[in-house]
Amino acid sequence: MNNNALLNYISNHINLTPEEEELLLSKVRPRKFLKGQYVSQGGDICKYINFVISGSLKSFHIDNEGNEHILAFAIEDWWIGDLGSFAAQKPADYSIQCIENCELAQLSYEDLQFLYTEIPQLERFFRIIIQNAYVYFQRRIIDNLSLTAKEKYLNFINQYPQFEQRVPQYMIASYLGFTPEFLSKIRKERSFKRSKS
Amino acid sequence: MNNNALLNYISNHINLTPEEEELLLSKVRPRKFLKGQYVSQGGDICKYINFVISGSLKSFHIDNEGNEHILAFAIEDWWIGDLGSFAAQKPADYSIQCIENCELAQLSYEDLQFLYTEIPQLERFFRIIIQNAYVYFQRRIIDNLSLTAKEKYLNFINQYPQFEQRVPQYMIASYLGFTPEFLSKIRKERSFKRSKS
DNA sequence: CTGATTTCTTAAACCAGTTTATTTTTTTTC
DNA sequence: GAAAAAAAATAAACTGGTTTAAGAAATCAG
Repeated sequence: MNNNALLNYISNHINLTPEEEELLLSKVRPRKFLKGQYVSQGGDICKYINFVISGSLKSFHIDNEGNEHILAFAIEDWWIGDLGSFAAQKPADYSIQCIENCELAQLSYEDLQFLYTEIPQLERFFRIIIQNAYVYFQRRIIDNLSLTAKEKYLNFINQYPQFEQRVPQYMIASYLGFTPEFLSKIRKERSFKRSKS
Repeated sequence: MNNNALLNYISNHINLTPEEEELLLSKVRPRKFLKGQYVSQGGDICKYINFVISGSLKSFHIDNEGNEHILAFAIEDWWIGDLGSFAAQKPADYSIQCIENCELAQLSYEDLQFLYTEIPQLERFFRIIIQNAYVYFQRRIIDNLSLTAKEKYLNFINQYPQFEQRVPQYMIASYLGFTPEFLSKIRKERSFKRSKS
């Protein structure tokens, strides 16, 4: 378990002193999860925000009919958590589950509040990464409104080629907002066109 | 034009000294726009982030077929801008246009960078409001994935009753991701049911 | 290696929401 | 306050994606 991945990532956005880095690391909880394990459950308060050192995960919501809708994926160097639940310390709308075995670096709510006061630059750091995530989710809303299912899929595998291998098709369909059956149709059509050219 | 609306709003999240408040106000550019006017245009760099003192606005994207998709509305005490364009100072994906006559408090990119260094607490302030916006957009993605058009509409007018009066139906349809014709159908059905009970 | 489970594919019937076109109502402008 | 323009309603034909159901392929546990 290599926490330097976290420090490395942070150093892309702000510069911490060695003492600050040490303080931060002293609060980070490294933790391993197996494929299929839940990192946090909808309904419970999301106690940790997670930085992914290795592995892949999904956050998802279960609707009234019991259908699962994937909100986000995460792989190495991404963050994942139910930020609404974490920030307000209220029950989560989303669950987080490992798609592969994972190593995570966890930060608890209390520790992060403490760190915000001790290392004010972390406010800047999280302001920037949340800002990036926000811009990305805006883009997703627009894509959902303006693209066909096929365009969404081609966009996705173009933008995140790693995921096609590491994440089952039916999860990609859920993330993109259509059925696995329809994705299968898209893929068939696509492989047919590809084999002709 | 009352800039205290902005200070008031900020004071809900952080406490500034009178000197800090004065410095902040010295950088704020109050500005009036007429209904229909563009505050910023897709393709241009979004130079200002806007706090709404009065009026209402929309941000929207024009897709390849020339269709408009509304990303967000804003009214009094909300912020609006193309944050992706603003933060990276690159051409905007979205345009911002007034639905009603508006009074805005504008902050330029340069001034905000300056203010971040002079008033570090502003990092915290924007971290929190962007975090709230992020959580809200996550919810919108889930609602888009899991609700029917009718549920989206009922949700919307329930959550934002003000908008039903101030914003044309066809814009609400665009925001929710279906056609105005279908919204009309939903509304007819709804008024029929209401008149019977 | 093998049986069990999970994931992916196929295909036909179906439906939620779109498209197109016309009319009515409301708002704006002069 | 009349004419023009913008917004909303109606309705019928249509389509992109869903549903249901069954079989094939891949992965997993012992």
